[in-house]
Amino acid sequence: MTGNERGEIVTTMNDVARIAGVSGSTVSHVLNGTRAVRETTRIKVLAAIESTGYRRNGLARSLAMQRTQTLGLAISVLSNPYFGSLVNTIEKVATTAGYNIVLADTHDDPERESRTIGTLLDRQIDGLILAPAGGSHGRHDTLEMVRASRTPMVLIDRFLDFPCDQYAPENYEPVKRLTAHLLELGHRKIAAIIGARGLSTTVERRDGFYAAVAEAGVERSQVLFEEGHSTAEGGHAAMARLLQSVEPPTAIVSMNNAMTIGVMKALRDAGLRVPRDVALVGFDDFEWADSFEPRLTTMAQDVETMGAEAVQMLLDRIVGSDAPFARHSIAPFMRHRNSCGCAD
Amino acid sequence: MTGNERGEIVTTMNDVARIAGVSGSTVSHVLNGTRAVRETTRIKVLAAIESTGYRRNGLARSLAMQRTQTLGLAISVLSNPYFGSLVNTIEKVATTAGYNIVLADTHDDPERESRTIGTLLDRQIDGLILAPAGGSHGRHDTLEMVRASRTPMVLIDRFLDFPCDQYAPENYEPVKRLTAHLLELGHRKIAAIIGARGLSTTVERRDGFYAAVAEAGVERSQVLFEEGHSTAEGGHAAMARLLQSVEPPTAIVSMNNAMTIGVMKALRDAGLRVPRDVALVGFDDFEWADSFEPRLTTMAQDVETMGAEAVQMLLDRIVGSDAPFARHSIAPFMRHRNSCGCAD
DNA sequence: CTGAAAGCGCTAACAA
DNA sequence: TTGTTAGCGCTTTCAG
Repeated sequence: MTGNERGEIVTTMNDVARIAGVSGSTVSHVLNGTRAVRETTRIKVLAAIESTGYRRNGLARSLAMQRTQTLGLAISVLSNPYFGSLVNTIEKVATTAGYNIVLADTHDDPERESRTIGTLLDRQIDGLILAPAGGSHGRHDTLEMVRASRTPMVLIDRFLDFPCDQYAPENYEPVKRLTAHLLELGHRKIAAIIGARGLSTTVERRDGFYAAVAEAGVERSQVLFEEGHSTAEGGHAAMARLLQSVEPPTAIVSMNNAMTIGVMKALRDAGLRVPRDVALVGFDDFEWADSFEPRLTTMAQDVETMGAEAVQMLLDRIVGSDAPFARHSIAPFMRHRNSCGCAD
Repeated sequence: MTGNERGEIVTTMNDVARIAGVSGSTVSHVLNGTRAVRETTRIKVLAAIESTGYRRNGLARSLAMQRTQTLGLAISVLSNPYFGSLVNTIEKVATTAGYNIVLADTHDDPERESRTIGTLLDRQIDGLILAPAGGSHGRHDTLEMVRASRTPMVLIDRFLDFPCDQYAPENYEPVKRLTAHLLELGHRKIAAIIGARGLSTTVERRDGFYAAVAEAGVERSQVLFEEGHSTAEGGHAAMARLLQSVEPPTAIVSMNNAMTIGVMKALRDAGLRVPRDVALVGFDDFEWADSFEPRLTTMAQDVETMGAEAVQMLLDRIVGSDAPFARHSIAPFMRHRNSCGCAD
């Protein structure tokens, strides 16, 4: 609904058409460049549009075209430490390809995930990027729902046992390497702070930790672990519990970004210094990690690559790619600094 | 398009109606609860929906209802350090009220802002939350466009001279207070690292800085300032330039989050320690600021409040509030730690 | 308590 | 080169 300078109310393409003295279909074709139009009438149409300030109704367009040029992005905002850069790259690639992003927060809860993705599907998104919620225990109702709607989908951040494209970081090897580093430095009383249950990520990182410990021949009884639920508060509590042990650990592996913050806070609350009193390494990097003390030794994920490639894969599916589904692992890289106890 | 177990293709409400042996309008009313329906026919309809896995087409619904239940959120992802928590609270409030969020990145560029908001309007969003791009030099084409579309809008993060609702942090007083603190500690050779040009934020923070300096009776010649363009790289470069001065500053006020990171990095690159060699205070807080050294003394913005109230205001406008436009200042609070040079 | 039918504003096949 | 017209799938008035 737009008024022009003569006070008329111009709402639709047909209004523009009438003013330009042509048919609605001609206006449509001018706007979309979908068929040849005589230059003089093109001018007339453009003039009418210009003078009325007409904007086309994308809803009607989408309904008619069966295409919305919209991608759904469903992710747990809170539990994803990389939320910002992830959204940033995804938005960038999507925009370049002419797509908009509708955001939805799964809150890492299967029930909310299902509801929220339901509304995305109702909105007729052309494709979906999903960081699946944990805790669904093998039932994939949400994913089945997406499949039933025939909406192209790619999973990010966590692998799931479901036939679709998936992009997630490698976890096992990197954590094993991180842990081995602590072991090589002589630590034996070592602890892992693991993430939320039900995430493939959590399992793989925990397994990497135990693999390193086993290879080093450390007795299982020396090894501790606590659940940090993938949040800063959880990490804080987990570390606090570890400090209650009769023989607290001398080295910690924190399995994600948020928990690492919590762990540091708990350590500081207890008056302990890193790495002097306790060594600490963590999965996920921080932009500021090089500038503040302790400078954390981490495994940095390449979220940018993950996000960009996931969108690209999705766009390919949308235009009809029928390549077999693939799981892509993105390899993190180690940022060796001083929180592990190594000199600068 | 959904297939049921008998292999039929069920697409529309009318398909469901046919299967249930009722009219399309009845199905609609069952789905929306918009008129009384005999219980037995309600059951029939629900059964038909259930058995076919029918989902309604929200696009068609929106077109018919002239309402999309969608809010646009346009913001510069990169230049907003609080992007994550802002999106998080906005999404939360919006979802609770039954709205979805479509995201757009302005890249802090008037031209891109205009394009991107154009597509949001075309999509018939019910309302818009916008962090206006800087550098538009008094021309408000984008805002005029939004107004012409009669789409309710609220501005966040930065005030603009335009008649609409606005929420932004207080800048002048808080920066003045931050600067005064440094002055009280005896610093005279003091420098400000200011943000991107064209932002009201930048101007107000700079003015707060100068006001404090003036009140303390410090000669203007003692005072330095550099532009950090609101980014980490910019802050890094600005600090590096400052260190080239014949007489480098002994205290720094960094005007945002990202620049503070850059400043710290530059200081570290130069082998300088905070606060031993240089005192540093910054606008914007960090979640981890309490756990790493130096622990930054900052002015923490209350983005949560800003986001939540902005959405609420927008929702009010959508349902027709005609209260006069208002500008709301959100007061930051000081986090006094040790980077300013004060003991713990 | 229910159905028929007229839109919502656009696209695209078909005809001219 | 252009116009007519039949949808896209839903909501909602108006009749019954």
